[in-house]
Amino acid sequence: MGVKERRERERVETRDKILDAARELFINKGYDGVSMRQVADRIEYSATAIYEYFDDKDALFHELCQQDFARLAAVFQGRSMAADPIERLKQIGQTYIDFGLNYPNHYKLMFMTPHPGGELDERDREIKGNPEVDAYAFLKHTVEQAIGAGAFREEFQDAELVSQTLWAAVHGVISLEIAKHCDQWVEWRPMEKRAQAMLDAVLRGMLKEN
Amino acid sequence: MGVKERRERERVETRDKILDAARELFINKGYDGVSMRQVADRIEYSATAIYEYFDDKDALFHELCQQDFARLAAVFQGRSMAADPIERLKQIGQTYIDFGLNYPNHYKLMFMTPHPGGELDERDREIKGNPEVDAYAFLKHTVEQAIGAGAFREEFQDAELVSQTLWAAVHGVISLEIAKHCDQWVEWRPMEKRAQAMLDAVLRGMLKEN
DNA sequence: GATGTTAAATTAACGATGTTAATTTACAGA
DNA sequence: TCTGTAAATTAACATCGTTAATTTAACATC
Repeated sequence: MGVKERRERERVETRDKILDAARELFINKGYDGVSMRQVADRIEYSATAIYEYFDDKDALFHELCQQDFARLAAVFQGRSMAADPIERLKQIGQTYIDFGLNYPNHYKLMFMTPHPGGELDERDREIKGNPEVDAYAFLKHTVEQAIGAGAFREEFQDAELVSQTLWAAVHGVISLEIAKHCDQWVEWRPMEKRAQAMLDAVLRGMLKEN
Repeated sequence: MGVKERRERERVETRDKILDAARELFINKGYDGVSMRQVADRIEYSATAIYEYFDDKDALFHELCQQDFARLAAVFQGRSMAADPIERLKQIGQTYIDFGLNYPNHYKLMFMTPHPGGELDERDREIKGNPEVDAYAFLKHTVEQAIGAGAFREEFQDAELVSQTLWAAVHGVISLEIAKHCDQWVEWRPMEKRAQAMLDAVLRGMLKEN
């Protein structure tokens, strides 16, 4: 009766091989720079074999994205965070920026590529809102603590709005860097300076003066 | 001898027809959603005819982008701006956000699609830095006035860095909206609130307290 | 008016893409 | 040994960006 189990195990193995090969290619060449045939070549399968495991290229890509979101959450979880919520917000911002710069193609796929954005399935609904596996929830959780400690001005008491603004701020720096950093039109200041200036400005603008 | 002129005129006309058709298609379906054959069909030419006018798909796209940048600059130029530089910065931010929301696909092509980013030609170099036709220069010009008026804190005296930070802030709001607004993962606050919160926060964070 | 020149446009084709359908291979159970 | 089933392959289709060769059409020159 162990045959079914072995088959299932093998299936998962080749599925993972597909995912690993696809990841490395996507990271280096972006979504449109990678073909199903290239992915298949790398694991010495035929291109159509992939369709045994994924509906189409989009589904393969989507699965990788989900894994990457989990990875981002893991990065937050793995880094020791300060006790002071404000300090922790700075750390979160810096960690997020590091992630974007270290994995620009992941980042592009995750946050800069418009998605169809369908309903979330049951596994999604399990993850959503859990700070340990949902990076946005982790941010919001810290914002709630900071608001609870009375750190923010009275206009900024909505944790959801504050989280979305903080997210948008660091996202603006990263995504502009990714999309435009070789653009000769603007004389870009160094990335670290831009990141620091953004974090300083947006946080100070929201916090009560001290 | 008027034959050369008429030929040139006709050439410009069909070139414009190509550009118009390509724009409408690109706006509605994005870069990869449009093929040269579709563009050609729409103006009842063969696909290869386009190559008589543009080197390749990238060049066609690039020309459209340049036109859109000019349009953005014209939007700034057309709107009457307040005398107070700080007030004007708010208006610039709001105008930029309106542009992004009104022309999301233009915006996507201009600011969210990584470009090869080659050298700038002589026409580019003519435009760059002129506030009347270069939107970034217009922003920087206003920032310089605000800094000159002593409105910014001592950490924010670099007009280039301040401009890039302000730009990244509003860009973060818009691009997140475009890429993620149908994402069920986050319970988005209304766009206007997010835009206002960002503008308030980042500006207050840079200005001297009052 | 016939001829040659030139630009503009077309047709045909190449290699590559995502994907589907039909077919083969491998192997477990009877 | 035969059968059924899952996994993988081959062949094919339509479409893509792009190039090369060819035709069309309008002009200039004789």
